[in-house]
Amino acid sequence: MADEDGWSRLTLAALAARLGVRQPSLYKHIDSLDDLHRGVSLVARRELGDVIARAAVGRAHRDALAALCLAYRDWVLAHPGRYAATVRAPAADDLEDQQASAEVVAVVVDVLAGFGLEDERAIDAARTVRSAIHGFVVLEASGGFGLPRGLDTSFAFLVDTLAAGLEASAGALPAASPSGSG
Amino acid sequence: MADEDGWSRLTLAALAARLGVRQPSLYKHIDSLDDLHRGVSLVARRELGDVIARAAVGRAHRDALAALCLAYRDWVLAHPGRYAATVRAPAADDLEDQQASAEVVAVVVDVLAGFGLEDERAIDAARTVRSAIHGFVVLEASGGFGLPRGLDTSFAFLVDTLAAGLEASAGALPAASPSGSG
DNA sequence: GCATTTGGCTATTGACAATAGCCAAATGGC
DNA sequence: GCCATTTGGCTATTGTCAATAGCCAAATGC
Repeated sequence: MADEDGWSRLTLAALAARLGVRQPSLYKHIDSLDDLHRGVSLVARRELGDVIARAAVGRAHRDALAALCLAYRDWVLAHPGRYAATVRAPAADDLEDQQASAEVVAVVVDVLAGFGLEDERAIDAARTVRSAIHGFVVLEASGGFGLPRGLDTSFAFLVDTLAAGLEASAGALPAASPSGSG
Repeated sequence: MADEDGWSRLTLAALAARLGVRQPSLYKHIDSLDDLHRGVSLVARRELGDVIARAAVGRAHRDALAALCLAYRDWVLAHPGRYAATVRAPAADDLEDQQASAEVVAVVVDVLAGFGLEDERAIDAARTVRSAIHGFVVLEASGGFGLPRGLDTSFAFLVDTLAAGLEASAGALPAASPSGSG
């Protein structure tokens, strides 16, 4: 329903109507609207984590990064309402939701290990990758880019730029990088 | 008020209370809540555009890009509510808001000219830069990054990665390459 | 000096989340 | 098989908020 009608139109009244039930009856199954939101975001985070993890299986370096990015965007385009649910951060006391969120990050970190980025640099890099993908799909989903023309190409450019930048960052750093790429 | 209390708490009831006025009285000055939102976003877009344009004055290449990125993030951190207002895309028939939005993009495009990126590549690059910055500040503002620790460093990494990636993209491409990728 | 504009007001409606309290059917131990 | 409990509906009601209708007083301006 979030995907079909939009995340913001997922109201208890509308949900009850769709289920053929009166609105207060929903409270026998959920605690509040926030609880419903939380449930959807939890499911969505897990789905997204699975999708990008699977996309990167058997791949490495730029290939893995590209596969992850494309899978991420494809999933968002297919499930805009679910993705909108993942935007709100998990509550501070919600360990289950926090873990689902952390798993998505963990997949990114694993892929970045192939670039020779580790520890603090890996965190910086993971945040960079996440920011870039997230920013793109949010802008795309909200119509923030003027014309929808050429978005596939632009996203491919973003992925290439990201990969090239990460290789440069990984190579340029002293630390223990054995300057992989030629 | 958006910055102090949060964009979503900018309700007509709360605004009227703050102004010492009854809620319906506001309709003598605005058409609707959406109209109020639109007004705030318009002001915010113009402020942001001015800030990043000024930051890049007298700079070029990576220096200009870095200054733009830092100014962008600083402004968002100082005005979270106003920035939230800019997230919603301008209405299709709202030329004034569209232009304010386009000016922000134009500043980015101008900076990217210094990287040798032009035409379609400049559009791709502008979208990439915008996505990365936007994604980072949105995640930062919403608490999407686990711990707030090291965010300055991570953002600096993002900017460096972006700059390095853009240089590679600009250098690797012979102007009119047909979707070369890599 | 009077007509118009401006900017407030009360009263009311309709959407929505949420709570209280009622009731019937399914469930499960004895 | 009987009865207590649980499950999952329901109506009625409250409070918040956006929005509209219609009223009125003070400021404005020819």
